[in-house]
Amino acid sequence: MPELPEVETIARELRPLIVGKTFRKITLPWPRTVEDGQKEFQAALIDKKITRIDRRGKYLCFYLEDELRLTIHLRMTGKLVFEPEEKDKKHIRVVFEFSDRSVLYFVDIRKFGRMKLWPKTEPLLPHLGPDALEENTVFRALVNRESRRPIKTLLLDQEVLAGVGNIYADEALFMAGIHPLTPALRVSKQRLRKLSRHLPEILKKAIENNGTTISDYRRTGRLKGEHQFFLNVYGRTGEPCNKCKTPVVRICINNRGSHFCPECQPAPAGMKAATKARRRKGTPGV
DNA sequence: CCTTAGTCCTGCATGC
DNA sequence: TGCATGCAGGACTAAG
Repeated sequence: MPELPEVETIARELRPLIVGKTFRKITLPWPRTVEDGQKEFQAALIDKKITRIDRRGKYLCFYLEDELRLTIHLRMTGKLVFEPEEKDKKHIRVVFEFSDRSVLYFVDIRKFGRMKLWPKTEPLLPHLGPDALEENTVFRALVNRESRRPIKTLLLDQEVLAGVGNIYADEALFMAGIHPLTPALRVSKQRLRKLSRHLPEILKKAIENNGTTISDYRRTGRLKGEHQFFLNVYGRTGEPCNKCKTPVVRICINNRGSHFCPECQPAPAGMKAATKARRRKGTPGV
C-alpha cells in the first residue's frame, strides 16, 4: 500500500511526464472516486494546465492554473499508469486525457482511492500533520504528547505525523527497539530520539529503493519497488528476527496487523496478557 | 479523552 | 473444481 515513500516515488516519476500538460477530457468509469460531483470535477479540470506536482503525507497534489489544486490518495491499491496491463482494464476508475492526446489512467482494484478538488479559498489538507522526513520534526511531533495511546497508534495518526503507514511504523519501531503497544507517554526521551532518527532514515532509504511492493503498489512505469527486500519485521511473522533470530510476532492494534520482535522490542510491564489476547484475535491459526 | 467496531471494496488464501 | 468464509487495511464515522 502506498505510504510516503511510494507516493514520493510516484510524484517524482509523474512530474517530468505531466507537468505542463493540459487536461482535455476526463471520464469517470467509477464516479465515486471523486469526492466532488462528477460534472463539477470534469468542468473544473478541463483546459487547466498542471503547473506543479507535489506530495504531502500520502497525498499526491497537482497544482493547476487559477490556483486550483487536485489531491489524489491512492489508499491501498490505487496506481497511476499510462499503459494499463490487460488485467488492470476492468479496474480503471478515472481516465485523464491531455491535450497532446496522451492518457493517464487511475487504476484501483478496491475502489478506496479518492480524488478531491481544492479551490484557492480552501486551505489544502488542513488536518495533515508535518511530513515524517526530518528527525527534529518527528521528535517535536511525538515528544510532550501526554498520550496514553500506543506509540504505534500515534505514528499512524496522520494529524500527528503525515505519511507513516503500517509498514514503516512497524519498521521504525523495530529499529528503535520499542514495543508497538507502549503507551506514548511511557516511551523515554532517549528512545523517542532514537525513533525520530530511524523513521526518516527508513523513509529516505525506501524512497531510494523506489518504495515497497508487497502486492499492488506499482510505479508509474508499472515497475515494482525494491524496498520489500530490506524489511525487518513487516510481513515476516514467524520468521527469525534479523538481529536475534527470535521469531517475529504479529498482533492486532487498531484492527491492523503489527509486526515486532518480542526480544528486541520487549513489552512494557503489565502488558504481556494484553499482547497475548491481541495475538489470538489478530492471527487465528498462526 | 479514548477505544472499538463498522464501512467501504476485491482478490486471494484457506477449508471442506 | 467449486463454493463459502475470512483476511488485508487507510481514513472516516458512530457508539460506548
